[in-house]
Amino acid sequence: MPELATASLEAAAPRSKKGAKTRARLVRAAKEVFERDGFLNARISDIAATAGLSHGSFYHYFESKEQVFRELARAQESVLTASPEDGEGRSVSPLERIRRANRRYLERYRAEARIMGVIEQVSRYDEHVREARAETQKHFADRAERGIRRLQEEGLVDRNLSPPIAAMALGAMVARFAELWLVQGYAEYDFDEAVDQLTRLWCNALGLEGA
Amino acid sequence: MPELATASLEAAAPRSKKGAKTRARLVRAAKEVFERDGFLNARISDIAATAGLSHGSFYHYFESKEQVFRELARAQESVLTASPEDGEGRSVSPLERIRRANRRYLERYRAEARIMGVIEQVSRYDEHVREARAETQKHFADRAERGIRRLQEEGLVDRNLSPPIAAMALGAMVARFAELWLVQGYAEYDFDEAVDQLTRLWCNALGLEGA
Amino acid sequence: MPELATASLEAAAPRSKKGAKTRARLVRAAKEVFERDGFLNARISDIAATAGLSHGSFYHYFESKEQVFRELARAQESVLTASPEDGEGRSVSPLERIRRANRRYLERYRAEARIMGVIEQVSRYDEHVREARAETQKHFADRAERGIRRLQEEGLVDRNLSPPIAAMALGAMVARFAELWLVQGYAEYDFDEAVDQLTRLWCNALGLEGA
Amino acid sequence: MPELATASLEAAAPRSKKGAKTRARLVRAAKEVFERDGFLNARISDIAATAGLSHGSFYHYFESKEQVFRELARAQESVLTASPEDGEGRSVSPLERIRRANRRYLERYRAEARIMGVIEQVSRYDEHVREARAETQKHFADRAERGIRRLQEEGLVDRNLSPPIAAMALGAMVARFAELWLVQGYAEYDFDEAVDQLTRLWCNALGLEGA
DNA sequence: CATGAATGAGACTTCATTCAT
DNA sequence: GATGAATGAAGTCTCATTCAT
Repeated sequence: MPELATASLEAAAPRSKKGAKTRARLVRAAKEVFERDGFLNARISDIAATAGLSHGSFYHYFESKEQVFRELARAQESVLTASPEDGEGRSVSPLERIRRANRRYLERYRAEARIMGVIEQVSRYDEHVREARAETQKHFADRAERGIRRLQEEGLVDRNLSPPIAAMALGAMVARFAELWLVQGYAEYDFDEAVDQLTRLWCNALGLEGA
Repeated sequence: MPELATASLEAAAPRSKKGAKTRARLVRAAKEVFERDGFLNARISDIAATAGLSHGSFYHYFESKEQVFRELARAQESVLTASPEDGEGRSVSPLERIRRANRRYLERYRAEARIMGVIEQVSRYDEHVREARAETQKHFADRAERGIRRLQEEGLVDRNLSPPIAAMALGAMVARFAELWLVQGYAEYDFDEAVDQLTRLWCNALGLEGA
Repeated sequence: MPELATASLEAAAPRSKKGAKTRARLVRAAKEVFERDGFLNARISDIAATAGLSHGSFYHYFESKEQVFRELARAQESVLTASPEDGEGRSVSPLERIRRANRRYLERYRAEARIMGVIEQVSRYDEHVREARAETQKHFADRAERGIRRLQEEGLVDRNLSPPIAAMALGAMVARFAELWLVQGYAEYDFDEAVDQLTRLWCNALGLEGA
Repeated sequence: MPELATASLEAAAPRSKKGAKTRARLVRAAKEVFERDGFLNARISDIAATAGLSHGSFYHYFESKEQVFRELARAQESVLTASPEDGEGRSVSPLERIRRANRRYLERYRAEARIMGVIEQVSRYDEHVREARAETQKHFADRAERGIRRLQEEGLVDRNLSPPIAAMALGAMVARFAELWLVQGYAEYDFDEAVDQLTRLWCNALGLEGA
């Protein structure tokens, strides 16, 4: 999906190898500048200059600052939702699965905290970016929802919970916790403890037996 | 607290009655314009015009768009954290207290969803507004933290939870849930069910006995 | 009509006396710059500078180069179609009336040849200006048409002529003659002779008896 | 004459057959784009793309947008002034000759009204195109002038007319009539009637005996 | 207090044109 | 011959903010 969705929003793809390289350089430069200056203060000419190009060249590859940013944001969201490199151990307990998912999310979010902060920012006034952000939320919520349903059927989870609401709320918890902690510097936590506590809250919230 | 913090940031207070009225009119107009256009697209001249003033007059009362907005944001956050009008029933169960707090927050957030959305937006690039937003988060987290500690001491709550982390995470859950639902239109939920589910998750998460 | 039509297309009128003066200064400056540089090469900042203003000020009064130009063009067309200062002699022969109209048109066109040239230019790619130009053509054509009809009824003019076509064609003749001669420098003519010849052609064309 | 003038302004002629074809394709594409977008809005890359070329290739054949346009304009003017395909009947009356010339001009103008409109436009700010346009005017005026002189000598035409002025004015009449009618949509006329009326006016204007 | 005229920083964007491949 | 990447001049326009009246 990312590939397709992405393609449809991209500017005309470069037609030569050199062009492809330049374009990639621009995207990299854009990330750097956005991380440093935020979206609003980022100037197209800075991006171009950082990529070693004249500002006019930027417009060969992108129509606007918004457009590069959207591409960047989508790529970044894909990073968050990518499958784990190490194949998921087969027979892992629900608790363990939840812990790993939380850890992975927080690790990845932390590794890109800077740009994630900018994405959170832009998602509040750019429809496309908001959607990209919502996709990610939805990605995790959907997975969690399926898990909750299954566990409810197995009688391992509180049957009074609405799977969609619970899934969305718990996803929201982790997402906002990550932003407050890793972007906004609301407080300092030990990484492992944060993973541990969020996982414990999550499992408790579901009433997960034996957690 | 709001009063003090507010005072220190306000522009010279108007001296005459007429001035005070005009100032209030400007704040009201600002809210209207911000709700309609968002922070970035709002223009000072629109605010002034909406208040029935020339744009030059705006500067008698405020130094900048940021400043009015900050004042507005602080006022709005105060609304969220204000004590309940109906004095809290004395002997209310923890669960009931949690439910009421959640309901109150969501009700108030929903009533001002429009401007809350703008506040969420601005809080991502204006330090002052971010802090105001964080204050609110902290207000609820502190209260929750005290509650958790007390209940842990009473043995009614999971002792493995870190009170500050749990409090902050659960507050984050409700806050982000509210934004996704009421501002970003992520999904539609029945209001009472939402309150119910969030409360249930919250209590479960704490391992609140008998919830 | 000019007043109304004009008003509807103008930018917000200035609200103070000073503003009105400044606006007038801008229009005058615009005319000067357009005459010197043509429409395409005229720069807004030149106009503003010529009026002794910063370029930003231009935008208080006009939305664009097009807009000032339209106003200018309409004013100029009004000059062409204005009634004669000296009340038309009562009992003037048709021939004499035609001669006077032609002379007046050519005198006025010549006095403003420079800007008329720019109007001819712009009328080829700005709808509004084209219409203003067409209004003038129509103004004269309508008057001529009425004259032709009357004279046909009196048997003084060729009955085989279609009044609207003849009126429009003869008006076109004078208009284009003026542009070729006075703007484009197609050839040099003695002014009185030009008036005389055009009048003669016009009257002959109508088959005006005793001309 | 057109051939020579044209040659002197053309870019280096293509040397290979393929090149000649490509060049022709570009000219055709240019006409299409100019007709669609007007001169100012036409972009070289659109012209190249329409011709199935990269925009860089345009510069193998032409130096600028102006240059292609000039070539196009000259070609188009040649079409207007080309001799009639059907050899002129020998012994045709003056009236008949005038009628045929008018009809031919209007037919040809109408067939290419779109591009003629653009030529009228460009002739107001490109010296070369203005000259090309003037050539055409002159072509017809010269011919008319000779005719008038001859007829004056034969006593068939008003002796008070100045041949050059009359010729130029009548040519202007037809030319501007054509533009107003066929390009600017000033009014709708029946084609035959238009020819008839213009011819009648023309002949009357000259005082052509027996017309 | 109120007005609205004036300022000018600050970016954006377009595209004709060049040139290495 | 053809391609398309790269350049950069040139102007446009917006608005927050100041200030004389």
